[in-house]
Amino acid sequence: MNEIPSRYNPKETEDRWYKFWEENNLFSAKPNPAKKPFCIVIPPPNVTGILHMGHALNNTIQDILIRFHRMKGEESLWMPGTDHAGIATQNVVEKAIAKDGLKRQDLGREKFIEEVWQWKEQYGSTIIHQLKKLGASCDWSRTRFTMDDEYSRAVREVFAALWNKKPTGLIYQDDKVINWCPRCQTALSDEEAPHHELQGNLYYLRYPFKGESPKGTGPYIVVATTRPETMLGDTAVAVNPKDKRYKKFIGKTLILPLLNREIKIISDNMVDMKFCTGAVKVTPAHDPNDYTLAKKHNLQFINIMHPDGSLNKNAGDYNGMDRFKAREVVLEDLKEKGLLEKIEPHSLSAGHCYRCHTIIEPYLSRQWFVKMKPLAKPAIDAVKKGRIKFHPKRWTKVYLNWMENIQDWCISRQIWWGHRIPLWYCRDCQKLALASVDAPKECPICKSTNLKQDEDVLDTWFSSWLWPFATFHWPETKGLSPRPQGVPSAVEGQGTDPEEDLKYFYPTSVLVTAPEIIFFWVARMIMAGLEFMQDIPFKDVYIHGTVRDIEGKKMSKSLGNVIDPLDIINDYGADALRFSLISITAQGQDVFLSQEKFEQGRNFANKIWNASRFVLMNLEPTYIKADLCEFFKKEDLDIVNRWILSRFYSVLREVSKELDIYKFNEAANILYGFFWHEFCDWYLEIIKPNIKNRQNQVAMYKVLEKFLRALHPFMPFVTEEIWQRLPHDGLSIMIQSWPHIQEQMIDKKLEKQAQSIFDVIKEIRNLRSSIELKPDQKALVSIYPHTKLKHKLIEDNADLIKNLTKSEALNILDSSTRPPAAISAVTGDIDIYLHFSGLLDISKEKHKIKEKINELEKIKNSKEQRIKNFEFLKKAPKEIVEKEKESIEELKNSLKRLEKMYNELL
RNA sequence: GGGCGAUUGGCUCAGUUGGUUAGAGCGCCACACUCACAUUGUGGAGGUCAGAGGUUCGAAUCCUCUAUCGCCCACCA
Repeated sequence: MNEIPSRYNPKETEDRWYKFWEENNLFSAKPNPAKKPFCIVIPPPNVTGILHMGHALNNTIQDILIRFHRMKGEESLWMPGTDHAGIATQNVVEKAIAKDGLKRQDLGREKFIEEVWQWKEQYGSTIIHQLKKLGASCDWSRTRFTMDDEYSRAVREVFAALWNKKPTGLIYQDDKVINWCPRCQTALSDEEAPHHELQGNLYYLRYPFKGESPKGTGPYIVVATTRPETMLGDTAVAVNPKDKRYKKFIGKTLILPLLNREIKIISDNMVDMKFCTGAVKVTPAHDPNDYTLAKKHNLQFINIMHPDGSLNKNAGDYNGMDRFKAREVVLEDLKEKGLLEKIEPHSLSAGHCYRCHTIIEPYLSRQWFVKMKPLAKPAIDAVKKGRIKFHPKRWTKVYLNWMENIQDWCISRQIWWGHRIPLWYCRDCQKLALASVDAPKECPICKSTNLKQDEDVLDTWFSSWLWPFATFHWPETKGLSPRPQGVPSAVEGQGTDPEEDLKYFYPTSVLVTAPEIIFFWVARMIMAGLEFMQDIPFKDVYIHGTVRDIEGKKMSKSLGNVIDPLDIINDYGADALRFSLISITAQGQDVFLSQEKFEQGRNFANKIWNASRFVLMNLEPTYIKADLCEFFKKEDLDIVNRWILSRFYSVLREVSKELDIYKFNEAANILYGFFWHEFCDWYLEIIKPNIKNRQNQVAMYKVLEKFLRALHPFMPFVTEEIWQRLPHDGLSIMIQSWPHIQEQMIDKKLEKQAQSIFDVIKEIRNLRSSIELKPDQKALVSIYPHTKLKHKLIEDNADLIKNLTKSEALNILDSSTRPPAAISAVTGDIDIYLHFSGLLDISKEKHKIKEKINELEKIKNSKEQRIKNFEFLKKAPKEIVEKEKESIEELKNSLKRLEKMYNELL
């Protein structure tokens, strides 16, 4: 066994085992009536995606769940795929062709989309490869893409279903002030335009009355704005009707500076009298509030901007100027005319494009919307009734709050890459917009074939929200829309029956995602599932934290604080990455990362490696062929073996429990502590001298083999590598069963007894260290156990104690007679003496004992206080009171002995 | 303006439904490398659990308030 290197090298193993698993189809799942299904659909990463720490955490959690349930004997499917990510992908490809000096308009729609597909073919599976490096056990044979033909069909199906929904369709077109990204030149939903604080100014502008001096001298009204360039689109000034300052001006006319447009002063309760001057400029086409106001008051809507954010001809002389340039110039011009009263610093929050971070422009345009209220209702109920549970549950409130205040969803995007809106218009009768899954041949009214499809595409999330069922070949499986004759099923030849798949795996078991995705995706999937499948899409939602850098900042390329998971895999291994990430991720808390944190995972992998190496070097395979139970009854095992088995099964029970309630860090840390500090530090060290002993062989092998299985979901590679080297039955550790919890092996009393032996050893070591005994110096130890039971325990394990304390002799005393020339300590009901031949510093020794006495005295006193309290005795549970009493007795006993020791030292 | 989270040894964090003397990793100090592992072992130092009040026999844990930091949502120009 000398060929096993003393350092674990993940590079040598990881890719090899991953390939092995794939080649043996170990990730694939099929409906199996004999088994319980377990299914997770992956949050499909963008095709443009590159694995970052957020992905690493997200997918590690999913992989742990999948591997755990797979081992538990459930038919476990992890459905993978990627998202076409409309805007993001279009941006990437636009950048790529820009290198050749091309714009997408130069290519035309069709050619450009072809270009994107080509890009997708070439680079789109990068992230899939990276997920494989991480060890993700997805059923890759099922990999879906949200633009697959079949998936696209599902999207059209859903659009048509919403369009045709009785009594009134849920899709409508309207002119609204929406979030417009001038860089991406498309509308965005509210969720896609998150607000961020900006340091800006409040500009106070003077609007003169009609017929008065146009200079800033005459009577005027002062309005405040953070976006002064929008004044070019003003069509009114509004005041509160109750506002005494302005009451008399209501209905009067002002002259809009720079453009000299006449605008009226109107009144509305919406205006806050207390804010700024109490008079507000109204820009109906560039502010959602003003839009509402304008509708109510029948004002003119003047759009002053081109789609790229530059001003248009409605802005007069400012035509063609970028919006921010125009801001400067407008201010200058106003200033020059004496119409800029003052500037105040003001922090404001503005929407930002979630793809390119450009400040969005509220922009009046005609878009398609989905009425959300009817969809939200059942989705609210499903969560309120507990059919879907959030973990941690605090997210329930966030979800419900959003759902209960849901706004209609703007689903049209003015880009090319995506699902084109399946609406056709008749150019001839112009009467009709027709929603259809397949392109209609003719107008159902006038029979014209001169039809035209809507130019816009759908929001990417309009396809994502179907993910939990569209990945299972819906709607084909629902028979909603029979496949046209002659069109082969996309799923033929795959060997599974799609209808069975959907029935078997839907609803899926759990969805694992990050908090920022709750509105985008989780909420909408719940709505879509209930609407189109008449059932929830998943039962549990696990929301993990956000990965941040050590300063708490979100990791992002622009901040340059990114730790690349692939670098970590390269330097430390995927197991190390996975383990470290998980062990520091408390349920739902944000994760603060630094490079060093991965050392823990690497060290643990190495520890497992070396412990296993040691086991392998000492294993007699002939001993471990038969099962433990056949050879040994529990009673036949010595205390150490019974202890390690009891501990292992206790740990296994805890780990299973923690995994069931999504406490991954707890589970990981329990396994870590057990292996390192119990199995290695104590167990292996104890059996070392008698390692060839048959029961040691069996127990050591069994515990290691089962431990590897329990650890496998967390660290799949190193566990596989070692398991394969151990004597084993079966192809791979990943399809072994999760170890059965042998409850009969768990014995807490015995664990306590073993612990008292370890305590004795620790005390002896402590005494050794206190007199600076060199490691190779043998010591003489005397022990006085105060009970018969302990006496026997020490007697039975004398060799063990001697070995682990480098003692050459161990006297077990029958009375508490202090041996000459010794230092002493007390642990539980055992006195310990270490013989010492050198010059003993008695005062130091006395001081040490005194300190111990003081410490115990303090605890004893506080406990006695408690026990004297009548209320405590009356109200506390009996077993707590008993425990306290016992504990006091023990403390008293220890104190008595310590005092005796103290007094004996002269 | 609402909502949520955090505040525990030098650092980063655990701590389930309130119940013995509050844990871990890293760091630190001392000692130890032919004997599985220095990516190691043994021993050690270090905390009045942010502050104040309350509930309770009993609070890091439950309640109220305060402070600091962070996140999310919201149409305050």
